[in-house]
Amino acid sequence: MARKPTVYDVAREADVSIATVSRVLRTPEKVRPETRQTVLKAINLLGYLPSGSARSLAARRTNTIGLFLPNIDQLDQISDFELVTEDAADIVVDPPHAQENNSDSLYFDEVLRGCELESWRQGLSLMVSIGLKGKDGDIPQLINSMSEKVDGLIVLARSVPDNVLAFLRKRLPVVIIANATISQESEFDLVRVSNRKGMYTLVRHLFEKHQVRRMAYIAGTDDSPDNGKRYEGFCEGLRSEGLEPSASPIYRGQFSQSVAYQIATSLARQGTLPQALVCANDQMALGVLRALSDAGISVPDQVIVTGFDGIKEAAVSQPRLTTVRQPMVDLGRAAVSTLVRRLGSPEDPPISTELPVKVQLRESCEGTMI
Amino acid sequence: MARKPTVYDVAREADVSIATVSRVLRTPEKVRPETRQTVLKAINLLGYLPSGSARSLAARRTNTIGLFLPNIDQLDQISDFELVTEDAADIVVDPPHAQENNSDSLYFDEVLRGCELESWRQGLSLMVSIGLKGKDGDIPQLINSMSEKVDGLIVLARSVPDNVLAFLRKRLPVVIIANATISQESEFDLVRVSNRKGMYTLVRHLFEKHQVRRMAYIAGTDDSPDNGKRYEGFCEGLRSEGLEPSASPIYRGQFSQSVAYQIATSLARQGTLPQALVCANDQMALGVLRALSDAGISVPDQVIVTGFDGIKEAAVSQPRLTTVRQPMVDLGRAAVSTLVRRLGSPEDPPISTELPVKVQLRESCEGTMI
DNA sequence: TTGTACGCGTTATCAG
DNA sequence: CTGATAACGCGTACAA
Repeated sequence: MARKPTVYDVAREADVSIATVSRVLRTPEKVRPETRQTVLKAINLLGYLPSGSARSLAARRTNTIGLFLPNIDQLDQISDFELVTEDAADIVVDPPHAQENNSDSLYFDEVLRGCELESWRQGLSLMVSIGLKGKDGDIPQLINSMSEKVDGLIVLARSVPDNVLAFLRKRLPVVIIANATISQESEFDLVRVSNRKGMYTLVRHLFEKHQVRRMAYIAGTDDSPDNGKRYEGFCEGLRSEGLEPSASPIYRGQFSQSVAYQIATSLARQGTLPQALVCANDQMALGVLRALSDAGISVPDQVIVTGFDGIKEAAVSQPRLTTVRQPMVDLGRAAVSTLVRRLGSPEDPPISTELPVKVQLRESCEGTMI
Repeated sequence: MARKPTVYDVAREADVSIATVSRVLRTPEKVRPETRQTVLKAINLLGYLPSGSARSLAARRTNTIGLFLPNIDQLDQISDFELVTEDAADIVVDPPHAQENNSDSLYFDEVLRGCELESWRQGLSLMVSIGLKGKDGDIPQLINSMSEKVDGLIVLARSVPDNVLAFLRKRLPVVIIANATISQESEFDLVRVSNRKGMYTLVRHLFEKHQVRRMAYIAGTDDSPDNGKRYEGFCEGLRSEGLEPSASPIYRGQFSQSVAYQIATSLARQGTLPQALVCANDQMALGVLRALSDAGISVPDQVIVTGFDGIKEAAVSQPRLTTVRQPMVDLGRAAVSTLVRRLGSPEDPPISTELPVKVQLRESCEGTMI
């Protein structure tokens, strides 16, 4: 690996000026085909690759956008990592305790894919950074090290403290994915999904196709806008049927599979199960399914269970889970798309986009579907 | 968003030279605490953020590494994306057809996490790019646009054509994750897992704890080094028990869930099931589980089924799947770690690392586990 | 069409 | 400890 060749090397090799080399790369049509060939030949010969840094510096843009994802449980225990070769294969017994794996992680993966896909289509590079749990102090630093290198930033809701966001917003375009707190509502470009409408539609379905009258809501955490919007949709659905929302019990599931498990278990023991358990996310719905299965209660024959999000586990559970699927990939794509537009016209008013969801009917609601 | 402040602005504000400003950021200990404070104050006042491009250019390093992931099915249909707000929630019926979802995608996600985690620990930024299926022509371009901006590259095996790899290798350090073809064996830094040892250990377990004598192997695609190594381990296991590998049937499952389903189905119909079906990956094992379930055959009472990889679905199947778990996160971490070392000493001989796997015993092999 | 020369915002080397 | 100043590699008006 000798010293990397630069424009100068190519220019010398092709016996032209560096300006011409640059033109061949950026505006080939402005160069006589002949000389263009000569230059291209030299480029190939030397294995020349332009320097992104120099390019960005001169062009005043990096053609890179940053994606900032929030904490992920798995990365919590950041043990030191030793690079050791160890040809081994231990045997471990993996007891069937439903480990609480963060539903978010799957969610983020798809968003990432969407960002990557759309970035590619737009000819942009994508830089990714993940916040670390319990390491809030490092987030500003993380964000900064990324901000230096990108033209704009996409952050998932609540992955970054408000004050940091406010700071960033002054320096470069920021697009927020998912729900925003009210304070951000009018200042940032936003991309989100129809949480309210999704839950509403699901509840309407329960009324219309399954004649459910008594349903309970298993809620997420109180501080979650998602949770709030979904509950709104739930209430709206009830009212549309002439039911009083306050008459339907709410259980605080904290978005947690195990908490939901406990809730469903005690409901089953007390014999106070409603006709349908509407959960604010899939993880909790899965916990409920497991609890009911353990309690010997049949879903959906005795109780209907529904989730929200459309994570993969929900498609392979027993029974498979009826849920409201978020268009996660599209969230990513929309975010990039929004960012690109923003980069094109920095002074336009904030762009807010709401993506449609899909109510996916499966056995936990419909029963046998052949 | 006014013009971004530069070192000059900060220098003027703090009434020092740009050199001092730079020092405050890079080598604070070399600046008198007093002036340091002044400079920091100015930085905060102006909301100064150094330019990554300029930094990289001057320092001759980007402090960024690139991760290149292979095709992902989901991103195949790259439809145009319109940024439209649509407050909608369609209802769709999702029939229980086991959709063939690429197992790789989950695999990659974890590798990505590992890379991200270790990059963070090493103070590096991570740039991600995903190759697109059927778009091989674009890969060189993709790779190039990334190579310009990174100090080194991590690529997943077979995500990039050999000739492109060879080209890149001349320009910057490249670490390959997972198995490599023989031609790459000695030229690149490699990180992989103990495929052979893992399968061997699993087979030994079947002998020792379950007295299995007749087992069949459901193989992946022939061109996969992973598949090859795993089969080696399988054979080695048989021989260690005095069994002749050629006496154990091999079925060509192509790493495909549906193909494996068909295989298991016909074995069940013919009544030619062995005592254990050892699958080269989890996807196939899941297909087998489904087939046996449909055929009314009990696992593991009548047949033991095992997989390989440790994907998430394997932990929630009915019964849960005994498998050999690859340390995917660690693969990513090891790759970054290797790359960092390589960046430190470009001329050292290739580094090859083999990570240990874990045989995870679950119900598809052990039966009820309390 | 092609070349010259300056600027992009840092880092790093040397004097002071 | 601090301040000039020369790289760093490329884009781009401006000239030729």
